[in-house]
Amino acid sequence: MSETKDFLRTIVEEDLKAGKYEQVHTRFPPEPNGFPHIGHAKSIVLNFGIARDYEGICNLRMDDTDPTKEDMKYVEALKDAVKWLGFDWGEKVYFTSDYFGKLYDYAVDLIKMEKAYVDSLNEEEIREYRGTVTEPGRRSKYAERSVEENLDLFERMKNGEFEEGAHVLRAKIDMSSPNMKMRDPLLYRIRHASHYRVGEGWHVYPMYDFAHCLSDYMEGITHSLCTLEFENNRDIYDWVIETLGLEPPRPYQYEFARLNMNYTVMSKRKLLELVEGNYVNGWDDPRLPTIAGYRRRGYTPESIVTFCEQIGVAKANSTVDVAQLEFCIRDDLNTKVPRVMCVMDPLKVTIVNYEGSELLDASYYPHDVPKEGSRKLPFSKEVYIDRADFSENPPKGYYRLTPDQPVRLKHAYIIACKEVVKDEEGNIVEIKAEYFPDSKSGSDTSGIKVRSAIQWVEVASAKPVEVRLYDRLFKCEAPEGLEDINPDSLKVIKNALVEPAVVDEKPDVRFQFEREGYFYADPVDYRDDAPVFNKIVGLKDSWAKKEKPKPQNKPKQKAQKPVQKEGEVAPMSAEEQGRFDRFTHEYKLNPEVANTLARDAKLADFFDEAVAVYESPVTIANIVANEVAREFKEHPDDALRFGPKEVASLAKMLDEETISSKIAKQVFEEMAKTGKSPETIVEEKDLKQISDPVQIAAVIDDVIAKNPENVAKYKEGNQKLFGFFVGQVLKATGGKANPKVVNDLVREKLEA
RNA sequence: UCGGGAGUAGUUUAGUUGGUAGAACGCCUGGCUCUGAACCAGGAGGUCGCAGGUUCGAGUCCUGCCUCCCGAGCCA
Repeated sequence: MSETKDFLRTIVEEDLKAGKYEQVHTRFPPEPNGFPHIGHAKSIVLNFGIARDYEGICNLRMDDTDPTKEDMKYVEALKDAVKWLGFDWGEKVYFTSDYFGKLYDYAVDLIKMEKAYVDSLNEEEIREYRGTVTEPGRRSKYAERSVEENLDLFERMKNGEFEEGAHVLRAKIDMSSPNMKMRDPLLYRIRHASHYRVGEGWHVYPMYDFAHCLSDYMEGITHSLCTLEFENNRDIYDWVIETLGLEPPRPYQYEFARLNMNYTVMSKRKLLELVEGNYVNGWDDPRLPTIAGYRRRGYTPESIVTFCEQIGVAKANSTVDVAQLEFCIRDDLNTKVPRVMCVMDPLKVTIVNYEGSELLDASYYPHDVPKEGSRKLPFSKEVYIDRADFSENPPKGYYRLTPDQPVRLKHAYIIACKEVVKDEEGNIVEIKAEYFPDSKSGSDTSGIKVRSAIQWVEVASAKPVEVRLYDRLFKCEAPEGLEDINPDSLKVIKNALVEPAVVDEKPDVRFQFEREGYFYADPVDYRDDAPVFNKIVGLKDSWAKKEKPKPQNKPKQKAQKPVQKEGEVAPMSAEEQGRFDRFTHEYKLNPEVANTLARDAKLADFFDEAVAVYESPVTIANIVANEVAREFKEHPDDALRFGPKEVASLAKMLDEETISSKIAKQVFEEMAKTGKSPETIVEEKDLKQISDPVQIAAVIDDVIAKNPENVAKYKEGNQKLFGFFVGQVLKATGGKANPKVVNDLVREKLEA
């Protein structure tokens, strides 16, 4: 269960609590027309996760209504992805194509209800007739066809009697709807194509908007979760279900933001471009954000699931930092995989004072990982260390081997550099070193303190391996296209050297190569005689950060107030202006409130009527412009359960200080809900204001006594806590205490 | 231009009758360490898109505005 509830889980929980459904039923409905990526993972984790959290069901459904795009290989890839992530779709995989028969029957029903018609306009005409976002469309003359004719035409469409494009079936909704999607949306189109599953039988195929809602309904889906771009389609979703008069319970659609991540691309088109242009090596290239790519790279399903849970679900478009994903995989692997040593860029070290050889005990796990396991590490006179771990002229703060600074060979001895051997060109080719016999790991009595312990391999026993170092596929955060590809996204090291246990013992398929990162035995290319390891992710490296400080984010010029353009406010009509003048002059209303009232005839009338009952224009105006306005807004179609008269008496109580403004809001809400008069509500709930200082003081004393830390903090200068105390006192009195009195007394007592 | 959505630390987000703006990642310090990792402790970082209004008190309520996303496929 995720730590904080997202808005969808909140909805599910409320629906369940309200008894709207017996059990939650979600679905993950991809179209099998491409390889799933981490964005799909978000949807999978969401849908299956909700089912799991609320003991419901989640279907896996292939939304395969376009015969020209879909393929069985994608179905398999999708199934693999879901399974790999650890979710179970139960008995069977669902296919929209299994519903073609039923869907057809529903379409016939719609025709019989005169809610659908066969349109014979061509594609261009349909577009033209649809209008634009600002102009209404107009209906095709074919919309007037009789039910019989429509039925006949539709059946013949199905039977393949017409050319593609000759006719379509459309819903008869509203060609002037402000929502373009509702301008008689297409329900069926003719396609003389072979469907990858159902074959040749059909010549008409349902559109998404018709098939999806009905598939959801037929499967008993309760919450149909999709991405934001379908917001406009929700109206059709509801229209189809309502028009068909389907028996409840019915599904409802909710939308959430799809996943975006920096330094990568997620769109099908761009991914395809990368694969087909051979910028990467296939759909499972470890640099790709595809499930297959992450899998091949060595990411664990657990880390992906955790990531999806961490980023949450909301409706704001956003781009997640890939660092969050990297954290998840490091965090997961840290407690799971054995540590071994690998030297990427070997530099020979000869330990001049060491003779013979020995096998050293070396644990696979560091002290803080509660796992057992170790191997024998061969050690002798000649070893390799990484070039980066020796420096002849070390920068400040360098911890590793230098001519003056000894270093420990991890699990072995401390060595000190005695001589640097170079070739004619001055390149370092070998280090001659001495070791300290009493510094052996585990029984060190040398007393020598070193800053660092570095990885190494013994020359005689080291095994060559290929290591593939993967970096971000794109060099910028928001890549647009191929031009943003990072030329160094893959670096292959053909002859890295690992300690023998890695390939002889094979304690795991994933390792941490100490001080380098996490690596995975490539599932495709790895062979015993030619091992290949993929870099999953590097270790955090604060030294590298210090060494190569990023190109300083330009001297942040404190984003000097982005002077916001003020938009134009619509001018008032003569009538509105007249009201405005009357309100400001006659009633002395504040111009802001007068403006709100004047521009809304309903509010203005309401206000006038209330003032006629009780002449306190300012108080009434405030209530009308704020509270009443909200009621109108929230219930645009319903009649209000209260009228100007009630508002007038509420204003009266406020003016006479019978109740506080805080309580007035409460009374108003109750009034709006039940229609009772304010007097009755105040009477029934005993909401009269408490202004007696003695009574209030007692409450304050109590609050102060109960919150000594906050009192101290306040006295130290945390002014913001003042509101806390006032709030506590008000809470204790059920909101009835006179806030002005409370404020004065709290200040007095706290300052005392 | 019309309709629908969305704006809270660098990033992703929580914020439930208006009452101390929290978390995770990232960043910075320090400690510990036979991984410059992990771990532990601490810190910086927020004009809650902007401007008004209501209120003793607004991220939360009201009004106006700004910015971004989606929408005129016989794709999904």
